[in-house]
Amino acid sequence: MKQRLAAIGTVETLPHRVAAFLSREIESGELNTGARLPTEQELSEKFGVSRNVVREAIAQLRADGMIEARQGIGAFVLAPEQRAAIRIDREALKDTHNMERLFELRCILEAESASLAAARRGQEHLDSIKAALDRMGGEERWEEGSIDADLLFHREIARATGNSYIHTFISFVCEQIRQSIHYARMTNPLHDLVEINVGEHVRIYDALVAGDPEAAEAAMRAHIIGAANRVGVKLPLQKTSGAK
Amino acid sequence: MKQRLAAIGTVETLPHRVAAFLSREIESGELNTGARLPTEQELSEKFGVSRNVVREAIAQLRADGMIEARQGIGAFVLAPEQRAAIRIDREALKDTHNMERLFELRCILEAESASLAAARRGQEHLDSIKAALDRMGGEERWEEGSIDADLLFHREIARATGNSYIHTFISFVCEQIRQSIHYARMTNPLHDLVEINVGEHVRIYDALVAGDPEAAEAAMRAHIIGAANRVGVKLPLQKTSGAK
DNA sequence: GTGATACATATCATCCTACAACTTAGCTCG
DNA sequence: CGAGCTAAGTTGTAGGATGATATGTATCAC
Repeated sequence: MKQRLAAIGTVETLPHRVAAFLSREIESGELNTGARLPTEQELSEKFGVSRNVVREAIAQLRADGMIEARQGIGAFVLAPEQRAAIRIDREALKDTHNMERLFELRCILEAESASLAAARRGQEHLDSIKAALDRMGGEERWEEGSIDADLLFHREIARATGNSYIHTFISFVCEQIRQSIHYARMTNPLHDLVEINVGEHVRIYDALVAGDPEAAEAAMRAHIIGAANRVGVKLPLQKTSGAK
Repeated sequence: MKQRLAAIGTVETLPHRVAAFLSREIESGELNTGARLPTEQELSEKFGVSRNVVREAIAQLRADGMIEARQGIGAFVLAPEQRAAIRIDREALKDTHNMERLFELRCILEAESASLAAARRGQEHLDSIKAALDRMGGEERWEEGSIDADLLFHREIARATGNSYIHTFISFVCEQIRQSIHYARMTNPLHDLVEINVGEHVRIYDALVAGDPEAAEAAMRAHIIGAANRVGVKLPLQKTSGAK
């Protein structure tokens, strides 16, 4: 299980809390684009923390391109388009509606990923994907290890596209979903559902081996819709691209 | 033009430089997953800056999920899958190969975005999209204003999907591309190219009005491939989904 | 009265020191 | 030999001091 528990149990540090507060205030629109933040001193008084803590919080927001600090003047909220990073609010994912949307995005990325991978994969890629598949099926029940293998399977497919950005984006989205589900304890499906899940993966793998992009895309689409259903998320009807 | 120049001309602050250095050391693999970073004091001596500056740098990396700091022990490099944010290295985009890949990702996202938007758009969405289109065509030459309108056009389409994550991801990718191109001064295409560009947008808009997902997707795909070509990036052949 | 210069103020940037909280390893003592 | 304690190392937080930069104000020359 490695050190993952340590990561989950991370204490909320003061700068993190301050950053989260400001970030939410910006997202919610209480601080509009162009608005000036309170001075560091005011913030440190307001939150009852040292100016050092406030600065660390602001450093985070600045790195994300949410605000811009100008010496001698103050800090200002930047336009949403200027963000230098994508970040997903874990809280928001507790709303099933949002989880649904995230699954939809994942479906888009992974469907095309499977399609491209089918066209571009080499033997080494197939080997890595197969290895993940075996690890997944090797487990008796659906546990931490199986989930790791599951995600690895999807990441390896993304890697087979030869496009590192696709890999990065898919890894990110999958991980967000995984952690949210883990947190909500939606996991641990019944045994027969596990077999269905593995079966769906096998179908994707077969299409990759055959080098058939359309089949791979269809199989991936079906799998993700199925995976969403299994954790209680009903995906809206996608394009009927599978049906002729 | 607003305040954008200020954002571009942002000075490189010390914490930013330290963070960039450490970040690069992690990406390059010099600091592997699980490795322990030097202590804050060692870092502050190494870079010749105060411990405060080092802490701000570490705060950024921590917020991104690149490292995990544990009181009393030290800071450790986390696995790439655990990243809490997506960030794109602007430097890497100077390599045409990477730009190509980013365009490919954009194509995937936007094609599906157009398809979904065609199926789900309301009148208000069409109005916003049309407004952006008019602003784009209104300009004589292809300047800052036209580019803004261009991006807005794509963002509004993404908004019409009703999926905020799709909107976020597309906005982000487009902005990264825009800024890289702006930086490389690849812009300012010839006049006839401008007309081609606007024409492509009109075709997308018409498909959205008609509520035809397949046509919208095809038009968007053609447009992005064209846009890439116009800045000197040749996209690899995508799926031939348009051609039956 | 008007314009330019110098000054005072506000704010962020950086540095410094000190202490608290936490972890580990080693040592003491029963 | 083992349990508990101590000491050292590291990150977390606090608070103040100084430098750099932008802005507004007052002063002074004309």
